[in-house]
Amino acid sequence: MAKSAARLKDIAQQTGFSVNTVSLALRGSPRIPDETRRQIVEMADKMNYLPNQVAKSLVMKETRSIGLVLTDITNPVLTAVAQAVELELSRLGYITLFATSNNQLDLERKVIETFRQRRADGMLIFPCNHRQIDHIRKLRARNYPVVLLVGDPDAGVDAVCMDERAGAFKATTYLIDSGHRRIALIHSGGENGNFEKLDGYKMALAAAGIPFDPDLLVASRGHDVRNGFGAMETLSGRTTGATAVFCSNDSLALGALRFCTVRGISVPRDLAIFGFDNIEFAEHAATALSSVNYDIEAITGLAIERVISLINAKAEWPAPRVTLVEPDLVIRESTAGQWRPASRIG
Amino acid sequence: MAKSAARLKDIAQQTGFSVNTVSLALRGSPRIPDETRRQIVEMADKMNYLPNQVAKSLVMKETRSIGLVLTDITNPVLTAVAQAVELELSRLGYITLFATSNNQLDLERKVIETFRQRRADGMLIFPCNHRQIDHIRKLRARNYPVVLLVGDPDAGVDAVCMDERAGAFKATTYLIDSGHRRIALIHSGGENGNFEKLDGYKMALAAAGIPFDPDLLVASRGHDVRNGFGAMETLSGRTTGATAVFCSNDSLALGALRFCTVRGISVPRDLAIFGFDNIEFAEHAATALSSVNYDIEAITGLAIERVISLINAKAEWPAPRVTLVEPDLVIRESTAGQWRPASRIG
DNA sequence: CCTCGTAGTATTAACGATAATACAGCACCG
DNA sequence: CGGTGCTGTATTATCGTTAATACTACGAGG
Repeated sequence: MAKSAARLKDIAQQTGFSVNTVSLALRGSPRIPDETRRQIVEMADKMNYLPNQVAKSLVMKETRSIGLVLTDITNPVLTAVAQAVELELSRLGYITLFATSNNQLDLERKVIETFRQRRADGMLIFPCNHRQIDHIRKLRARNYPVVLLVGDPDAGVDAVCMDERAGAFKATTYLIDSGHRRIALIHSGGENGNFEKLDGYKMALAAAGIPFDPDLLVASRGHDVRNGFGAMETLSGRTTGATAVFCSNDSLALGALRFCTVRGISVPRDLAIFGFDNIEFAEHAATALSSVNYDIEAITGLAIERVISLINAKAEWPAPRVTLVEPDLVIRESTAGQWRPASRIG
Repeated sequence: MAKSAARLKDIAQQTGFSVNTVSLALRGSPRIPDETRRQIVEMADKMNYLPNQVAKSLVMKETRSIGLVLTDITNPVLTAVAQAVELELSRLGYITLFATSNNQLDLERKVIETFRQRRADGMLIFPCNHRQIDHIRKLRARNYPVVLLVGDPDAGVDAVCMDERAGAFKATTYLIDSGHRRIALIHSGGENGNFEKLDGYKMALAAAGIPFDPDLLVASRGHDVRNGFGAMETLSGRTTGATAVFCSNDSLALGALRFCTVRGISVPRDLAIFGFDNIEFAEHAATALSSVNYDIEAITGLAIERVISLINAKAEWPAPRVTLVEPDLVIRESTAGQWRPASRIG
């Protein structure tokens, strides 16, 4: 903290008015006549006065800060979310407190506690596990404004999130409609109990009367480019006859694409690849990647709106509401054209 | 802010001790006997007490928060910096306040002011312009702990940053040593007065006795993949005989690489490409990219160390110190092999 | 037996702001 | 001419914590 910032008291002493008069003048109270205000404002400028937000927060019982808990900020989607949230909140006069849980439940608990200690007015949370959110439910029970950015409809906590099931369904259906019958799924969500994308994939197959083949399912160890490469390697080692691969995120898809480049598998001729999230690099990959678009602006916008409405809810505390945003597909080169039986991999 | 959090006063009332006794007990003062402490701690747990950091900050005159001003969090380097800073600061018991200046000087001023109002104990700043930092100098003059993450040695403000000149020198020299004589530079830093990389490039040429050719210099409009593609297009439209391209960041290099892919220019056979920053996607590009490594851990670690030492400096306020971290090269496929006169572009 | 130190606890004063209330002085009105 | 209301300002309380100081009881020492 700066050693010796000017306080209201200092301005009061210099101008000869009382602290309260100075405070009122600077806040534009109509009870202070223009001449008095002029003197005070002038002195405040001269002394480089900046109100102490800490003191203000204490008496006003609001910090105008909102905590954002991310699992991992290097994930391009979360980076973009962080950016969008910070931008919108600063527009609304809030500061954003960031913390990353690094996908560890105990760390998540700790950062939430830290935010609570700092009296963040509300929180936006990407829980590291959809199924273990008791500590978050407890927050809500104590009337703390919380909005999840990934959530179950039956979580009992407000949430605004992408309808991953619908996204996976749409993408898989698109591949089916393009003539594919043997569609692999490279999936990373398993460990945290995220089966929405798998569900959507299965539903699309079922809707088209295609039986689900476990051989076409590859569980990647993590969710970055390297894991995508490895998963694609695993897949190509099986005899599956896959003509398309749907990846549960774009980094995995880029890894799969790179594997194809290295092995001379032509995309989309030999293999179509569909990603998820539509990150910036998807568009600019060696072969531009088709992807399920994560509409970050829409989701963060709604989540912020919700958390602020909870903050402003005085007496009547509304029932939790889960908003699902249905994603659109972005079709690019990696899934171009109708697929006709020709070459296959594996 | 949560509607009804337990306060010291509430614990005091429940246990029958005074507020001060409760405070001392919870902070582990030796003056409180074990039995008293036990009762108080028990009650605190039962009431789910969490100290109010706002009140604490007010009286302790420190918020244990540090502001980080970034130009643009979607820049992968800055994302990684944000992550590293947040991680290290949280380890040290600080919270990180983020804000982005979006490369606008007035916004930068505004967010710095916001941090000052919130009494951040110190700030780490990526200034949007190396040359216009008067407002930051003024901060330091008021004994506010600030450390720049990009800086001039003569800025008069503490800074810890990558030696971009040395990095550019090293990369260009590497290309020269690989046999290249016609080395283009795709450069984005111009508008903000960042000429370090250009300088390093020119120094390397001069050291090798190669004359600088302005035709080989392409100023990109921005610094993302699209701009790299465009810049490469511009370059290939000139008759320059370039055999290598050094790009002032990896996104530009990825764009250049993509242009080559599209136009059938083989990398590195027809053209070597060297990037800058060594972002994650550089390694996983269609052709793995050689790059100047930005040692984020080292730089953020030193910067944090410095800002904290400034925070703890009581009376003696040390003279500003600029620390330059010399980067290493990461050589990958995109600059593989010695270059022999064969095909050229342009 | 009276002082003195000390252990345990309480009281009071900060921190820097806002909010509620109080109090002059003056104009207006019946 | 006394009350009433307004205008401009000051006083006081409050937010939840820490820090400095004050008190009380008790045991030890001269």
